[in-house]
Amino acid sequence: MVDQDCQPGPGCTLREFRPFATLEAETLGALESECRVKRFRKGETLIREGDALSHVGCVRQGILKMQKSLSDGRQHIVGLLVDSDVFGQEFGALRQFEIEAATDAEICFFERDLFDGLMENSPELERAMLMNILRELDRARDWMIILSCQKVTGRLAGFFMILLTQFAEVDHVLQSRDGQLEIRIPISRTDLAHLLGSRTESISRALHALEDEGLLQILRPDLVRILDMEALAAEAGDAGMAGRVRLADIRPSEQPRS
Amino acid sequence: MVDQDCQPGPGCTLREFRPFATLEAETLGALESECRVKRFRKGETLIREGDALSHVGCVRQGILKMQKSLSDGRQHIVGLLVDSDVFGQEFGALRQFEIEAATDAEICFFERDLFDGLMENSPELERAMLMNILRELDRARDWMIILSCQKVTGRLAGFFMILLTQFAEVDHVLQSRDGQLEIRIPISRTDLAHLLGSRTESISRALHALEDEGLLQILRPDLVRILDMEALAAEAGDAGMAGRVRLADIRPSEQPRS
DNA sequence: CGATGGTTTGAAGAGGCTCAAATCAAGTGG
DNA sequence: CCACTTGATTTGAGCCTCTTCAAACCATCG
Repeated sequence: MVDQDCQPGPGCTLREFRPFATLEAETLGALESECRVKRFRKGETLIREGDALSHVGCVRQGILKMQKSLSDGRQHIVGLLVDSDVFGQEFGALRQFEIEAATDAEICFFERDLFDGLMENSPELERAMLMNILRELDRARDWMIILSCQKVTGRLAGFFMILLTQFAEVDHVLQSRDGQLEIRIPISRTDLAHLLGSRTESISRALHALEDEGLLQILRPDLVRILDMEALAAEAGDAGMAGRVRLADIRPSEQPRS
Repeated sequence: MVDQDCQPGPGCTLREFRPFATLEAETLGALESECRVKRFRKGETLIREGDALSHVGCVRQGILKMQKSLSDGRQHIVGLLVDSDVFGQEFGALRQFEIEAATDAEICFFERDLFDGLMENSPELERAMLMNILRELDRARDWMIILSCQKVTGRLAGFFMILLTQFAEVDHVLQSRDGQLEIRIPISRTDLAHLLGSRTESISRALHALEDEGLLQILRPDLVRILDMEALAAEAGDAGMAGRVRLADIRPSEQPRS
């Protein structure tokens, strides 16, 4: 998957990415000079289940999905990787997942050996990786909680609440327009179904049910406007998520509605 | 929760617990001399959501549940803590959960300040904590995967597969008798329902459905004999779990059937 | 023996899955 | 520019499962 056609990274300034922001210059320089940027189109597979992990990756742009294929053909998504997330550095590496691009994506790769070597000598890098893992653990539990809703509308509402609380800086997922919040649903209905443990048809019906109840408005299949955040949080079972939405972090829409 | 009535640990030999097995003598000694053992009865709360984490805990015996209470009164269990699991050392500590004893349990506590101080000076301890977190992440994803089954029988089968693959050393959950595998279900139906995103009634029905299909035999409400592991794995969606069951690790039953 | 907490069973209804078909948007090639 | 293909989303109808509410059952403990 990750091979010769990676470009040495001329535009690969790592400083702006959260995990690398606090690194000392020496380690940062070594990483920057050795990184390879590669682009993937939506649907392309980055890492197959069971592949040897020869590289460590960092998401520069786009959204990746970590998924598991079950023996009966079902697939389940166990997590999304977004801006600044690092993957492939699974130390003990017990479980393995397939990693696939959910949207067009731009990834920065490092040779695993190089990366491990740098980590040996840089407590900052090691600490950054620890933080990365903790963030993943937190997210995994968030997914678990929304999966605990038995109604699909609740799970979908929970998905939106997660986007609202954690995806403020990601791509153009969140935008505010006329003071109202809009969400660009960044993944397909199929992926959403795999993520929420349901079917595309049920997802579609649930979305329209939320619209009928007046919690949101469907502007396009992949774009919704939030009308009643409180009710949305309540539908999801809340757990104190509504309060964590930071409107200030969300940039006003730049693009015309089209 | 954790206060004066903790006993200094005369029987607190930490070496036998996985996370501490590789520690250098100095750190181990410091931990052993400062640890406090406390017992909890089934249902007691160890840490309330939002409590300040003044102590780090390590499970010596029993099973704890990490749970989240939702605004509509529902509860959901996001993980179980068993033998040798460490909790309360949530570095960045973003999300908080309530921790409650699912069975009678024996916990070993350390002052948080002491623990953090030791970790500063002991890369081995830090590494052990990293491994602890990776294990938790792995488990969280396992739970996610079994939650993705839409039928309760599938989720229950998945729960059994997790017990079979990961709980070999825990308490007396797994036993072999006459060459056949028996599982002591270590948590109540209510907890099982909270864990699998269902209701106690559905859990009960699903268990009996598995018996009717001949996959297992219910010996007591909390004790089942596995009759067809292949079929059980298939029911759970497999994902290669059946192969990971290590019969060799499971001790023969010592106690009479009663 | 009567209380109590956990488990099981029963019946009715809501909700989600399945399969099938309609709709829609975006490309492609003539 | 239009017809046609392609892929994704939506809608519809019937069936199956799970939830809900209620009651029965069962073991344990005063």
